[in-house]
Amino acid sequence: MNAKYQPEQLETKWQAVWADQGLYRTGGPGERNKYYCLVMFPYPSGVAHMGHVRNYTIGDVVARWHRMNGYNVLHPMGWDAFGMPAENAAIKDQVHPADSTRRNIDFMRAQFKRMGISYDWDRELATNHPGYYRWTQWLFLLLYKRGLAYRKRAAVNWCPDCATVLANEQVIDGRCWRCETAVTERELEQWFLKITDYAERLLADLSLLEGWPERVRVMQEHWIGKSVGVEVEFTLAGGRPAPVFTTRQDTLFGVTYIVVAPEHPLVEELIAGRPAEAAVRAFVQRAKAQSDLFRSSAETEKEGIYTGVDAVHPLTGEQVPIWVANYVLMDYGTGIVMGVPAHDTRDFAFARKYGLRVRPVIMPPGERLNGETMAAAYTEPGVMADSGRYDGLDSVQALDRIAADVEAARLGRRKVHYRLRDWLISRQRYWGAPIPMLQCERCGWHPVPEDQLPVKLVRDVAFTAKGASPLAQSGEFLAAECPSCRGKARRETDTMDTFIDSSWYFLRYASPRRQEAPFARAEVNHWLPVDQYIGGIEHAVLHLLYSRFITKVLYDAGMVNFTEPFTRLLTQGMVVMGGAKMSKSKGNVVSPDEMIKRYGADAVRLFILFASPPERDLEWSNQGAEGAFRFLQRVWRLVLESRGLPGNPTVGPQEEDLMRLTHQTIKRITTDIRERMNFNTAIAAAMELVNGLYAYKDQNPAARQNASVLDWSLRTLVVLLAPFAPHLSEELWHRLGGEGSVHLQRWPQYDATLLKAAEVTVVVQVDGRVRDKLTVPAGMEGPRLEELVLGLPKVAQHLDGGRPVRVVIVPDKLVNVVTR
RNA sequence: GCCGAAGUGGCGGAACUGGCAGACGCGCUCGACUCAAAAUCGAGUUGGGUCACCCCCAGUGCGGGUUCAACUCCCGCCUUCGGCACCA
Repeated sequence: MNAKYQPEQLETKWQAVWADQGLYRTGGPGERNKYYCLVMFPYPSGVAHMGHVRNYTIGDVVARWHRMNGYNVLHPMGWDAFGMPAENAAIKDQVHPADSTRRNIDFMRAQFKRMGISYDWDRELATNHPGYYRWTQWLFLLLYKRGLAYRKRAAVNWCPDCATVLANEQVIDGRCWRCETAVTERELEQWFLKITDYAERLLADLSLLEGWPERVRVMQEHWIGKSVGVEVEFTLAGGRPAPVFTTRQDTLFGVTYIVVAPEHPLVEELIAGRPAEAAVRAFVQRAKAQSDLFRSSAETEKEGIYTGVDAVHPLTGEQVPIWVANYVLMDYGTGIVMGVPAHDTRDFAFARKYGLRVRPVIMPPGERLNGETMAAAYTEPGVMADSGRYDGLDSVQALDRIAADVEAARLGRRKVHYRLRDWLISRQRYWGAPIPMLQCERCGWHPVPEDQLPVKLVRDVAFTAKGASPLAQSGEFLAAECPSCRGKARRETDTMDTFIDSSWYFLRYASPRRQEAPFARAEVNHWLPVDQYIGGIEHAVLHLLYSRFITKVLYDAGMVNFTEPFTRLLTQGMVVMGGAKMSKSKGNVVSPDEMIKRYGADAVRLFILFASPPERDLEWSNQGAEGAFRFLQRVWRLVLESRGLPGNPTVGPQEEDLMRLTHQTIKRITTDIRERMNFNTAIAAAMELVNGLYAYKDQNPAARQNASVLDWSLRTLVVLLAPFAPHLSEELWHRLGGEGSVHLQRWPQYDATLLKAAEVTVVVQVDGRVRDKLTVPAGMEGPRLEELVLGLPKVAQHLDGGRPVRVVIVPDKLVNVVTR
């Protein structure tokens, strides 16, 4: 009768039943409170790894818990299916990306089903599906119409291995985010999205994201990199302006030179026909030859050369020399920087190297700096000196005054700069959504008319060449008619960065089969924003920034009524083994399929949740998984051995203890999930309840056990375990005679009045050291408790005849007798 | 260099608002059951003081401090990890 716990059989059975019943299908809008739980969708690489298991299990617990708490839950799954690996495989093995992608998706979908994740599979989507990427293209056209997509010739990041350009966010330490090849620079004409137009809002709205980890918010803040300052106009002999940008206008009087970026067009103007011409030109050539990575490293030696020309300081009228130097960036500020050696570390090093004057104008409190003898720049605030009418002013206060004066005198203007750059989205690759633009031989670039979308990928292309998209060789794809003059036109052959595909997919889930629009307005406004988003920290400034940008654009276009897509964000840690990320090269990869086969999905899920809180890295352990399996087996035996006992209706102290423990467990698991997402401690609490139940059984012969209390506690246990171990819970629920699915049960509620015992154990300390324990009725008054404690032999012993100076009492918890 | 997080038994981790440090689990040791093994069950498991017992001392990266009481708060360091890094 009490068959063995055999997870494989049991799990397969229930997965089929759930699918048949459509148990996890999303309810219609308007019925009950909505809850949108989303985990970042995967790239269909071919096989799920432990990181996926962890990710999607965490999401599943959140989704299941909310369902049981009465929410109408949207918990969808899809595939970020465009991308390089499929195309690389095509080149290597001549499998078409469409085919390998379909195969991979089928395989991984089956894996996720085996994990028992409660997805609404009816809403599945894949970004490579024409029904999806049609709307990705539509989104591009929307951006284009709103002036947010433009074509520009610029020096761009090029990955030689991927043979394509990359966005700034996709270059990590000068290397490609995907293949880690060193990125080089190329001058190309490409499509960009004007994310910089949204810099201020992307920054300001970070403060709305209280449900995001501080870490991610700070990373985005740094990435956007706002600087508030002043653009001040220095002038050349002929009156030509040379504006500089500074955030330290309080140091303007300390300027002893200005520096121009080597790429700056002004350089040529300055040196033409002058003695320094040849030398400066040689210097510029050398600087340009240095790699971007090298140039932009703080460690690179600062080098420069004097142009032989001077500029006039707008406030002092002084002549200052103009230099060219490798540390000045062309694409930030004005490409010209003022040099204040006394108050900037870089300028100081530069000035000392080339013998430029150092002129301190901000003095530390009670000190007087000397430009000749200073050993380092003084970069802190202080008192202004040698600064004309600003002398004696606090340098922080001077910032605003100088800015105002500069504006009033028309010598410059306040200015805000951001480090954020526009988003380069062209990719010279096949396996992506084609950019829906075409170029007419006569009248230039045009968007593809919306009714001609999608611009479909041509299937029959040759995957051989590197450096150009296979689409560029396809006559069938290239040929188009100009929508304006009906002349011959050529399609854009670049595809879009796949991060565009993923910058709006969370909207599509609201109405994934919609034919007429990317999403239905009512549905998208009902379901969004996502209540809980879960994913890796690696997307802190990639996907998470892009998605915020696109959401704001759609808001401005009146298509959605929210400005932020993700209310709460959980960044889960990696699954590691031996402290290192699992990877084939390290040989420490553990296959989820194998583990599920060995221990069952429930045990794997349970271990992965139990081993570590979700934000931390998790050390995989086969023995740990086995431990989880053992626990489930213990639950299995406990329930089956306890069914149908004759029972005894008496409720004595043992029954009261069991009931209290059960209520305490409900409370602990509920708050651990709801408030802290600490599933590890939630599971620990469930284990303690199981231990308590075994203790109750072992201490009472079967005939003495109270069947109804026991049954109630067991049912509660099974329901509490449902989000973590959905298959086992379902089976046991039915074996206990439960009606309907355990996953449709209302989450147990605890009775606060039953949480406390009638008696409590109070810790007794003498001078802060534990000396004894005392069991007293709960809520005992201070004086009475003090009397009891002082009467304890151990207390007397440690008092050693001395008198207590003070007695500290924490009711129901602790008494500390203080002697000094 | 700047910013952020973390440092607790052999291991993963717990201690939520300052109140019994080490919950829960893994591993290990011993025992029961067994012809034996596996499984299961029970006991123990921070270090030390001659660990039979009681008892005592020390102990949450290091050094100080506040407090009746500190893993928790404050000051100063060390280490590890992550992010940014010539942004004027």
